[in-house]
Amino acid sequence: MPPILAPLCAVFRRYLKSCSLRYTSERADVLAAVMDMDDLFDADSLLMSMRAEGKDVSKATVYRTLRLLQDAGIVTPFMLLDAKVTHYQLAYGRDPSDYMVCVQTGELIPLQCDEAVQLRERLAAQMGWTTVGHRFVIYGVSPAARSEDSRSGSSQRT
Amino acid sequence: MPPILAPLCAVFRRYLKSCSLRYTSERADVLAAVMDMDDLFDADSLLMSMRAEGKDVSKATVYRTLRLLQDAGIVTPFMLLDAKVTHYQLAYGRDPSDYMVCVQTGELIPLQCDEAVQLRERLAAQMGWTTVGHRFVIYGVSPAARSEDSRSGSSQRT
DNA sequence: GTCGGTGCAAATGCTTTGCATTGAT
DNA sequence: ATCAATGCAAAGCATTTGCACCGAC
Repeated sequence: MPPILAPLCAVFRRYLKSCSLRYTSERADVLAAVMDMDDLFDADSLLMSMRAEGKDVSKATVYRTLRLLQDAGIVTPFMLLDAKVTHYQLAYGRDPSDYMVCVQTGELIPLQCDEAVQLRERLAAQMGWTTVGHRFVIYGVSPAARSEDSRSGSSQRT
Repeated sequence: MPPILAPLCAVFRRYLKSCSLRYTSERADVLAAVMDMDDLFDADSLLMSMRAEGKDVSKATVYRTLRLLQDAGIVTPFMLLDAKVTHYQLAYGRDPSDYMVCVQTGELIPLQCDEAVQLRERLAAQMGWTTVGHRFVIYGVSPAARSEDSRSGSSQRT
């Protein structure tokens, strides 16, 4: 049920074709770079990693392609606490999609959580939906943050 | 275990005091307005609803207070597909925190999902965390979007 | 040959900040 | 009284867009 790391490239081409859009080398490069990113990334880090590989494209193209990938259901935006930029992640084909975030420190712990997948499939099926992914984020206070907290009553920010 | 719609105002005051910050009428107004918003909202709609109530504050204060509320764990940002602005929601004390989003149409369906709460509590306890909330978002394709899709092979936006 | 894509640079618009004034403690 | 908050207007800055040239189909 959890979709395999499918030929994303094929998925993308099919999507583009369905919209009569073109599959260009720039778009291929962006997709390849996305697949090489581990977990979360943003437009800027993506571009930097592309440049490191000698695949330079314009910032505008990165944004434009990222949007297409999002429309194609290949990546999804991910809300990071306090982030000023949009973060993305592969929509499926790779774990995790589940996180525990400390609201005090911003600490982010990836979770491996089959139950979330099961839950999502069950709920979706129940309503006749097809799923492409999910996100399960638990907000809380980590033990570390709590003890730190009792020591000094103050807050902090990156 | 799921935190009650506690005296959020008291929570806020306590938080402010702990940082030696002041509890002003503007901040009180913003908090009140936040509690009156149903579900998701953004800075701008919050301000407009405040103005409708005759509680005018500057945009800067809205943003500043929203950040404090976030630091205090009272609201959390919420990532909406394709949103250009930050959306917020009460971090706890009110349902739902679970959604199903159509990646084709943007359709957003709130879910009532106890299992998600149970799952979150179980996972958190397991790691010694205290939770303040969670977010469970299922990305998928709604039946409506799918049929629309097969009719016209095109994509759409907002 | 078409029509969409790309890069560049300029524009957009949410969000943040500096500063002088006002107000909570 | 003190020290932080507010409002205003001026940045900041990620993201989007217009346009002229290039390239996939």
